[in-house]
Amino acid sequence: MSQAKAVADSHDQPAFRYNAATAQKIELKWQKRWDEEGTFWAANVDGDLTDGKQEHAGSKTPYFVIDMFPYPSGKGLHVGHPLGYIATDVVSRYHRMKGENVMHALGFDAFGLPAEQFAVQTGQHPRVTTEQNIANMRRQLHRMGLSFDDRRSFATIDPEYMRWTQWIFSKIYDAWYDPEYQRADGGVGSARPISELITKFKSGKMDIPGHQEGTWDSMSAAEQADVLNEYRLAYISKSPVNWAPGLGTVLANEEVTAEGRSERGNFPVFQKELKQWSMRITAYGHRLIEDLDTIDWPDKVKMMQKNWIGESHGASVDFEVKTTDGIKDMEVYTTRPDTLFGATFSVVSPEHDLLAYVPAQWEAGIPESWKGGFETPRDAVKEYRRIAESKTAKDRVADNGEKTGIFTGLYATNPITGAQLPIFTADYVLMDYGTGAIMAVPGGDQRDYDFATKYGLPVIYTVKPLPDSGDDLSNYEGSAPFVSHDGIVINSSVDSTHVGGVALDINGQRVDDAVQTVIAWLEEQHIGKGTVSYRLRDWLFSRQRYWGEPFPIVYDDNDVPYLLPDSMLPVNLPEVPDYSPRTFDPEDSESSPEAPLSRNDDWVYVTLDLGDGPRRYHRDTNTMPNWAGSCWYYMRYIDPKNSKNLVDPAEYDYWLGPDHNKTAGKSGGVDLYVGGVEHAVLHLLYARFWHKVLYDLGYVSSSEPFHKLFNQGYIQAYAYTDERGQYVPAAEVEEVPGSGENGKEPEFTWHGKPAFREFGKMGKSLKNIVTPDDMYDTYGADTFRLYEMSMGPLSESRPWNIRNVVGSMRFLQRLWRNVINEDTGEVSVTENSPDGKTLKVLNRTIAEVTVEMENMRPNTAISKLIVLNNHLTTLDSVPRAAVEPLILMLSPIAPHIAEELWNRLGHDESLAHTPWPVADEKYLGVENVTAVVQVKGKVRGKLEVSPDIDPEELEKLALALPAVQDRLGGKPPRKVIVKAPKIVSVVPAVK
RNA sequence: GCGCGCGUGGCGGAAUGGUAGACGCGCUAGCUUCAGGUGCUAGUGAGCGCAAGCUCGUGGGGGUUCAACUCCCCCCGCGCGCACCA
Repeated sequence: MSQAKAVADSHDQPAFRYNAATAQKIELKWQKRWDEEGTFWAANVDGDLTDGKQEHAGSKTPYFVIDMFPYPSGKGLHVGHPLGYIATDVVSRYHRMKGENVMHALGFDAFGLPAEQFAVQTGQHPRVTTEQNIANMRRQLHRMGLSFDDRRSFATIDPEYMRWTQWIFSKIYDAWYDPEYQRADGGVGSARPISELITKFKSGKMDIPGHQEGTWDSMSAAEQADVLNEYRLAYISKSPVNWAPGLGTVLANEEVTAEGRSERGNFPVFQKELKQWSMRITAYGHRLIEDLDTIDWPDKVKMMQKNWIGESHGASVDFEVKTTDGIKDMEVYTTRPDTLFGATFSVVSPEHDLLAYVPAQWEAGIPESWKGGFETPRDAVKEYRRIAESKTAKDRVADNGEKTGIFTGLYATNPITGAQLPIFTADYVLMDYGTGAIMAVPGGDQRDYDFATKYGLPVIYTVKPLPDSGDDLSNYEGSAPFVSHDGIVINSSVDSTHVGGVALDINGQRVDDAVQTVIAWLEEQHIGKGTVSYRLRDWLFSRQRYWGEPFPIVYDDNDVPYLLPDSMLPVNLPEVPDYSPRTFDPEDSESSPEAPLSRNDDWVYVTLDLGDGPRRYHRDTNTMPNWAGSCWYYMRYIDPKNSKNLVDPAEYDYWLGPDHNKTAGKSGGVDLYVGGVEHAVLHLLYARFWHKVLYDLGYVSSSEPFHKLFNQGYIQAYAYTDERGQYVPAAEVEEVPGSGENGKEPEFTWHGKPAFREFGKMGKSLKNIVTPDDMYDTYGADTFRLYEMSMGPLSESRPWNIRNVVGSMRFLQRLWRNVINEDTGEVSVTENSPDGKTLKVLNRTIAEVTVEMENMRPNTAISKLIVLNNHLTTLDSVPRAAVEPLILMLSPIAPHIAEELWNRLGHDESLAHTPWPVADEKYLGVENVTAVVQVKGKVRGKLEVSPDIDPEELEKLALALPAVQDRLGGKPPRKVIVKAPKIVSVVPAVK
């Protein structure tokens, strides 16, 4: 029998010892009681979810703490999954004891690919398998004693939930972004109802793009729809999208890896021109960055969002290009307009429109390297485009640094110098960033420099290092560009013959000032303007899957889209003969998506009265991505059954509104949101975007969804292989005794044969899975919870080591023994007052543990509770007044044993709402402290002194110590630093 | 390449300028036990020493300070994110 097992085994032990069997009994008992009594119900201000047993919600401070929406996988949980759930449960229980009204609930994110695939494999409807998975997950989590308000649970697949997901879509669809709108919060720019835009078109306050002024009413429905589509926040895009034939669906940029493959399934992704739903998240790019300052998130996640959004400030500049078809404008985007004088050529992306005007013949004298061996520019460009098109987006980056390109035969006029710049096409310029065209400044940009070097293009430096930098332009000339912003502008004035000339290189002007100067000049000349660019692309929002939310959109026979009215929601999924996606050869870029929803004509074709009498329509057959449901679930916990509103506004204000408590501040939102860092730019960006739209449209009162975000680490695990490299069951591997000592690697055996340890994830194929159920059987839920919380800081990843669990079990056993006589089962505490030492330890522990709990450091809280418990163990009899606060402080972490002991100590009520202990100040100011005496920073003596000892007195005592005298060698000290009553630091005289 | 984070006993980790290694695992010895295990008591960074004690010690090197795991600079190693974004 393994040691670990023996601790928990009831065999041959005192009759009333705390062991796995006892734990099992009391855990099930308390879980039942909590359920029956609604112990963890959160009280709404009004309506059905006010909680009759508690004080009215309005009199309590709300505290909203949730985990990231779990996905009910068919595989069940292992011990790594619930780490975050246990952490939020500890926080929830702690806040309840502080007298707060705690919102803690869990729903299920149940649409999505794995559920659909699992259903296809098992031949069952995804709803059936998904609901089974949810039931299993609920069981596993319930057995852990998590303090959720179960009345508030739901799944994204519930028709009532889906109704509101579709409702939000319809509000986003029916809105546009007015960049000039003055918001009530003082900001500028807001989502507004599309009706306001139509009013502006009708009244002539805004021009109708591509149409005559004041002609709105005379335009056809299709024409109007096309115009509005360009403004709607949810719109039909007709641009290249990520198509993964192997998955049979299109994907958002965020779901495509840097290698140009699908995050799920790792299939190749191709750019394909398709009509798809998009969300205009780019309209919110600036606010999504700016408002990061108002929320309490890890810097790392903020940085990842900032990088993903990629806001850059620069200028667009118009270049004229002479073609056989007349003069064409080529707009370039640059972040360094100050280097306009250094532009010696131009590059357009292979997809750029300008390439339609490539001349038929090379001019005389074009270098061979520019031609790429082609007879005509048209052949060269055609072939270059063909190759570029065949590369996936990230193949282009693959050869990292080595730039290819071809001369187009075209020239652009530098608007500031009048110089003729040869235009190249090269795939290092991307069509979907900026304008797809750049002015190349080899003197100031590494990529342009590389390109210029390869094709023999001139290099002009327009910036030189600052005089006091110790750097000089000669260090760069002929070998590198000078890319720094810290520099003085040079070589940047035009001769007087050029119209509207401007000089940037005067008065030692520096780069940042020159940028402003040149932007002002460009705007004055109407040849450019200051602009902002984003790396962020609009969010591709449709998928060709069965298991997702249908769009509340129908089309008439002319394919004009119509939004279904709220009264027609939800649009439920139809039964289809086959709900599996149509997948293709993963490499088949010529294939096109086919939506499973299109397989049921009865569902697709409908006759509806949308206000102008019954007409025939066909439904949109796409479904929404998995992210849709998880974009807004947190607010539904507040009001899960509301059929009139997304969430009742008054309840929203109470739970999530700005300033709803001291934690959330002005941004409002969830007080604590715990989850893995993997959602940093997916879920968390999408949810913030939706939230801001709902905020702009007045449906929610807080500007951010999640005020504080905490990323928990991952639980990792050892896996073992045998000599052939096959995985062997980790549970059966033993460590060779003494092998891991003196710095040597430990050795392992599996059934007597050598085994080799590796470190990584927990997984079936690695044969190292430990499930929560294993833990309940062997130790009980409390030991499991305690162990996970004591392993180390919550934010760090660490290895699961089953061997160590026994320590947590022993702590609970000792606590139990301090209260219960193991042989008789009687309560054994004394009613006598604790002695002075015990009071000191107790009150110091209360003070310290409170701080640890506030800062989410359960690991150090636990170690301090153990110290207190170990102290109580040394006493002849354990005073009630000392052990009761200990039980209360342990209860958030190990709630079942705490409830049981609390109950046996004579309390009838659950301790869940019992006030958290408060330290008595008078025992914190201890009567004696240890003063440390240092000589040259090394501890040489200790003194027991009064805490309010006079510093001079302390100094005298310290200097009198023999160990100090010895080191002073009879000379007076050079310096003595006294920080009474803790430290005396003596500096001896120099020899 | 750029950005961020991390590096402490045999192991998980504690200490954010003031007694390095709290607490736990493991290990050693003793008690309990027919025995193993459990439980209990004590010890456990390394080196020297019978001991008192001394010396060394937080990836490496340098600096600031009376005092550095902690702050600053350089280097090494590991992890994460971004990566032709003009």
